[in-house]
Amino acid sequence: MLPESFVATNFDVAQLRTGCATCSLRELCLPVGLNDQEIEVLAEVTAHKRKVQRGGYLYRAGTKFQSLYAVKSGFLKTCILEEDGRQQVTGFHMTGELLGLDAISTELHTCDAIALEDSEVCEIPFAKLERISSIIPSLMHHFHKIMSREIVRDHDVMLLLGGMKAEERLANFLLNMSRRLAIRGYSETNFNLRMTREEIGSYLGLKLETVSRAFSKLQEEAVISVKNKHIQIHDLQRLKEKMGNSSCTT
Amino acid sequence: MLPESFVATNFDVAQLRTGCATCSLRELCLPVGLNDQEIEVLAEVTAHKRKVQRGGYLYRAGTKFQSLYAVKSGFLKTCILEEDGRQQVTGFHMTGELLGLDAISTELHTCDAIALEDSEVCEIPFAKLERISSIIPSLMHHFHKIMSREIVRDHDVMLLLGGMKAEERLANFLLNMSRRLAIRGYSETNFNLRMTREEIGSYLGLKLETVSRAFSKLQEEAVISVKNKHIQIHDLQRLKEKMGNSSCTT
DNA sequence: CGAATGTTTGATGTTAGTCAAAATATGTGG
DNA sequence: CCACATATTTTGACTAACATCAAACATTCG
Repeated sequence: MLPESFVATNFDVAQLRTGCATCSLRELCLPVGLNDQEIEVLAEVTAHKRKVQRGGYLYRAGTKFQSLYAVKSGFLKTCILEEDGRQQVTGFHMTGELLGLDAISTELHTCDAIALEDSEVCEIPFAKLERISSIIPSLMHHFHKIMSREIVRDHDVMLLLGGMKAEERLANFLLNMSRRLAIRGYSETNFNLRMTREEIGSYLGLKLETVSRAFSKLQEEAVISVKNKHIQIHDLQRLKEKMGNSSCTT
Repeated sequence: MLPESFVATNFDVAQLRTGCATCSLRELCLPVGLNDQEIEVLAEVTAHKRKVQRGGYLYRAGTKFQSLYAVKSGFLKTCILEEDGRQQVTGFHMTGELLGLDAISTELHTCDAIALEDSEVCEIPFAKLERISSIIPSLMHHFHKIMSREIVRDHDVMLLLGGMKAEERLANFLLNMSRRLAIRGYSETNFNLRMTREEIGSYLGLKLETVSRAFSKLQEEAVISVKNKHIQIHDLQRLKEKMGNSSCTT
């Protein structure tokens, strides 16, 4: 059976030619809220597509920043390699999401972006995007919203890392995946994870063994089924309850 | 004396006239990289000043977003109040820093902003800022850099919360304070903290007792002196060494 | 001054990390 | 397609780090 994402991974030639206007991600990605004419202008900027094989780098920390990338298909992680050799995952990225926002400030990428499955991205030269933003206020505004949303997301992760227990972190993570998949038209209760336990742990501030144990615990409680990377959520409600009650035990 | 609220709704005529152009924060704040003429335009947007007493709210979570705020003087924290009543500090903010970026995405403030000492801010109506950004590309670009820098900062905190031990977190925190104070012309080795142990702990994902113990440990080792909220750093180098070596022990 | 708030320190408990080994899955070349 | 090598996952036993509880002490502010 084909993995879930293959459905989204295929693009057709017509789409390549017409750009954003006919892209299935139009409602998720940068063009949100633009009218047809504005999208035409935007499409000129995003003409360049790039494929990244599973395990390949979209960009590397320390390299010069020139473009943002919108995920067209596939799945990527961003991570920071620390001096001591360990890497910390700072995010997982699905279709329609924008990568590279962190690099605007220094004009150097601050992290590595690595494909966790064969992926395709639209390259968006940032200088061009800014130029067009001056002309299309709604594009500028939407871009600001996207950056802001990234900040909110990071705050949510900070909350998670700062105060939650292992099981709560994992519940959060699973529900986050579930919601994002649902938005993209996939099942919210039945999906394949693209990352290893170690990568999940790195993202959640846990060791891989702890992640594994938390999975096992949720499975014992019949909230989810775990079969290696395949997750089935049996009781969405109960999973949600596990999410928020960090110190409600007192 | 006039009530605070009266002062806050009125603007200082002299200040209005000179605006950003003569503000001592010109090199730290939004006007970075603008020429005199551009600053004139920007100043029209930032005319409105507001004072916030110690303990007072600049804005509250859930209220409508209309303006960003640049800290003109004082010191604030931003924090999220969770359902269970506990609050998590998401940031501490010094002069020249911009608050409210997280609210752009939903047009609602996602956190409370509370003054930790009597503070003054410049109100920057966001719609006006965007309008002017269209006209002044360098302003738009600088604003993007500021948002991006916020994302990088959050990633740094995620790294800290995800992988570091208590003492490392505190060393990071102190050096961060030190650096930011130094940029503003204050001593980098000798300063007063404005927040409680509990607030530090909340920000660092630690309990206040753990923060206190970490302070004591650093003091025993003669790296710093702690006298209540006053910090003196004796050995900046050694403090820096404590910062980065999370799992180098192996 | 006295009450309230904040800080330090000690004793004990809990959680997640570490180390280790077995089990399972994935990928490769024949 | 199989067999092997490699990578990933699970589970158990033990340990380290931090949280919790508690009490004493210090500071702040009306």
